Amino acid sequence: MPFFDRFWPVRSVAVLAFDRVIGFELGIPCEVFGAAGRRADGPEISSGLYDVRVCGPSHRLATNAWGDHVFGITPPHPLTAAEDVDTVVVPGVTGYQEPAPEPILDLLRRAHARGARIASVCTGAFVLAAAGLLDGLRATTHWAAAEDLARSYPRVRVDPAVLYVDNDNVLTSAGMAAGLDMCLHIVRHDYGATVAADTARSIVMPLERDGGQAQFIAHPDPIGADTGLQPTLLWMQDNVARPLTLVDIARHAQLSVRTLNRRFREQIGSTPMQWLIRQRLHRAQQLLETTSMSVEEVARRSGFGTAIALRQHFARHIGTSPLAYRRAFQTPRPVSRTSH
DNA sequence: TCTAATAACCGCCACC
DNA sequence: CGGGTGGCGGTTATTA
Repeated sequence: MPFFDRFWPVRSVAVLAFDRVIGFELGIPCEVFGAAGRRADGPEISSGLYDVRVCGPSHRLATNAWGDHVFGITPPHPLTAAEDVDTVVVPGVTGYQEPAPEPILDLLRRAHARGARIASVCTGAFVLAAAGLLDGLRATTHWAAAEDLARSYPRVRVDPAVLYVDNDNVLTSAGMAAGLDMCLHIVRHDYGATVAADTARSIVMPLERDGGQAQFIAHPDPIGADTGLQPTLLWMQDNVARPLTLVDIARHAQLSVRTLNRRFREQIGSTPMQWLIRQRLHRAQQLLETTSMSVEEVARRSGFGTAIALRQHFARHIGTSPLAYRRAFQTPRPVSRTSH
């Protein structure tokens, strides 16, 4: 994996289009990857960090999530244009019980075999599963389809509570808008937290809606169901640098520790400390990219306390070391962001 | 890398 | 009753 490339080469993404593709989800990777590295407020439109190609046979029918044919699409690239890309994205399809076209499955298998990253949105996970790419892996899909996925593909560990699952080279995301979160996550992996934050701002998205679709499953009537954790989450984000304990958080939320844990599980799909560690990692990434602080100092300011703890969590969640991360993302400016 | 101490997590269940 | 709460204690994860 070219994770350590210093000069931020343009990466290529193929978005597959076939019949009954959900139009909205087809557009998600086009917009997110299309926005990366570009300045929405600049005098001219610069070129982006991704070369995004919509690939597929011509004259496909796009649907909304309910299967209504909403418009026709003519992909500008044939499927063969996906042969050499770094990343292949499979949007959701309606009527996912029907088998995906064999050429698509074949394309995915070969792309995966040559080391490309494969990502799905929503029911696109069924296509990945049909290609055998999810065997033995954790994966997610739209919560309403999760049971079907688990039943149809017993070898896939389906987690209906999260927004997306990252298995390094195979990613799946939950329904519809969760594709935005996954694509931003990929941008962060490829180009760092700062570029990802710029991208999120550009498309008017929060950088990370933490936690999962659990919050969307459990509360069909949000009026009566006061989630109430939001202020606590914000408070935690503001206080990541402090050594917070469960007792501290529970006190702020005015809940018992037991109920706090329960609410996080139900509404966020995570635990308080796991969520906090995520926030701390984001802070650390930001500091590593935008400052030249020592790792010890970064650790202190991101709430890990010691460089040892920071390195541990970095290795586990980011897959590299703080200094290697900085080497990859700090110094160089994106090649496409030319000043004039 | 190992190890001990500490904290977090979560099933269980009595209790609003 | 039905639904939520929170203390207890054992297991798991994190820290020193």
